[in-house]
Amino acid sequence: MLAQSFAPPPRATPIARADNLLQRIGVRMAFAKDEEIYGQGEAANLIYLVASGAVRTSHFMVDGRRPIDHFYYPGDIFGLEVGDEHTLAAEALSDCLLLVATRSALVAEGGERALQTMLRDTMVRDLQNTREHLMLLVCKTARQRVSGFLLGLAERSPDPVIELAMGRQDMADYLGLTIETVSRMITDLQNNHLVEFQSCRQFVVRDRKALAGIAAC
Amino acid sequence: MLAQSFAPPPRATPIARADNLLQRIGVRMAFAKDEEIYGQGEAANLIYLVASGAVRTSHFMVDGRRPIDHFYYPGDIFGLEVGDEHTLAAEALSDCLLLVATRSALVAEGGERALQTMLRDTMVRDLQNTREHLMLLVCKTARQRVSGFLLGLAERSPDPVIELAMGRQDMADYLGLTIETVSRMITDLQNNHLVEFQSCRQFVVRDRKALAGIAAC
DNA sequence: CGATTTGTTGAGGAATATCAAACTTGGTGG
DNA sequence: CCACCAAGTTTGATATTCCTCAACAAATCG
Repeated sequence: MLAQSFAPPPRATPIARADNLLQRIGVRMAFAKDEEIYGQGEAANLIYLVASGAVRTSHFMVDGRRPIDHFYYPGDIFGLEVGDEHTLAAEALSDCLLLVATRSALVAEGGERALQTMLRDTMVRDLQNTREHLMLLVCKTARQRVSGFLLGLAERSPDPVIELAMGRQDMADYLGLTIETVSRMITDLQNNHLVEFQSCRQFVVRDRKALAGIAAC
Repeated sequence: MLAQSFAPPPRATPIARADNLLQRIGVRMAFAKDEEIYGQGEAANLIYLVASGAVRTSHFMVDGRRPIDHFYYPGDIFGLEVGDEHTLAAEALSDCLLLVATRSALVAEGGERALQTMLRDTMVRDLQNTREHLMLLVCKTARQRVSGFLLGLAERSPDPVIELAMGRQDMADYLGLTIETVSRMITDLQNNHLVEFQSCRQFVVRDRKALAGIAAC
């Protein structure tokens, strides 16, 4: 069963990912839900590939808030930093299985060039993600943010029934909203028959067009 | 007089910038206020160094809004994209003078290596900027955003009297606020004697500590 | 099954946007 | 130098959105 998780990721990303290497030489590591994978300020030696489950990266702030930078799903690579320190913390969103390798192992196996390429691709993707995230926050209402978020999940899911990897609090932290507002928007979208939640972690898109219409910036 | 503009930038950035090369081989180009330097979707062949004046990069959106991604000041390099197309537009914030070079010219003069380094450093800086900007938008109030913005300018200015390179609308677009709100916050900060505006484009920080206290996330 | 966490709903309030008007500033020409 | 004009900025009144606090419901876990 677990072996299946190591198969190519179910979603396509525009950027070529040199993750075959990681697939080959990575060491399996399991993390329990909410377990810390690495902390803010820790040395950044390892490279991670999500095999199963999901991961969030976030900033911890003095006032207790914890804005989420990004969610990583199976097939995604994370943990590569430009400096030698992690600027964000990473935690398991759910129980998850990661493939882990050290930078030196990657160099030993694939050469300096492979590492550079991987680093570059990861950084490019991070920049794109962050810019997209920024746009979402600058110029969207709560309804637009939630719609866009759900639509994004739907687009990368092969299955019509979509599993939410995260709870309302994580969504709220990512979208820059409170859990109450997220909840209200979801209820609202349901009342208008744009989406339908089977349970609070499972939903189906009912009217993709209308949803996209709302989400558009 | 102009020659002075080509001197090292007045502000320090944490990232080493391979801009000597650009200083040497760059071609001077002047742009008038609000002139487009490049547009969204255009081919990204050129690398720009701000010699004097300032530049904004922004997304143009269907509804007429134009969230600003970043402001570039003398000494800053911009225009390097990871793909071969500009994802943002760049415009002159004020009359400005740029040093411009093609990628191929940089390779010819400094080698592939130099270009790679420059590209990497620029991307790293962009990523940091974007993350910072993101944090500003996720978790700050209008007062905090404006305070942080003014403080940021103050920190990189050698002069106690700080020139605002942009008008209220540009500030608002960058901070994710309306011009009215920006204006009100500035008035408010003045009433509390944290800053003092000589004119609407010139200010002095009166109580740096208090300003930093407000700006802190 | 009870206990605990997580999610939903409601009422009220705070922050920011919107719309409209007045005021400043900077430039231009008399 | 001053009057005038246009653009940019500030201020005020009102509307809207989202947050806060509180109660309740549902799901999860031992």
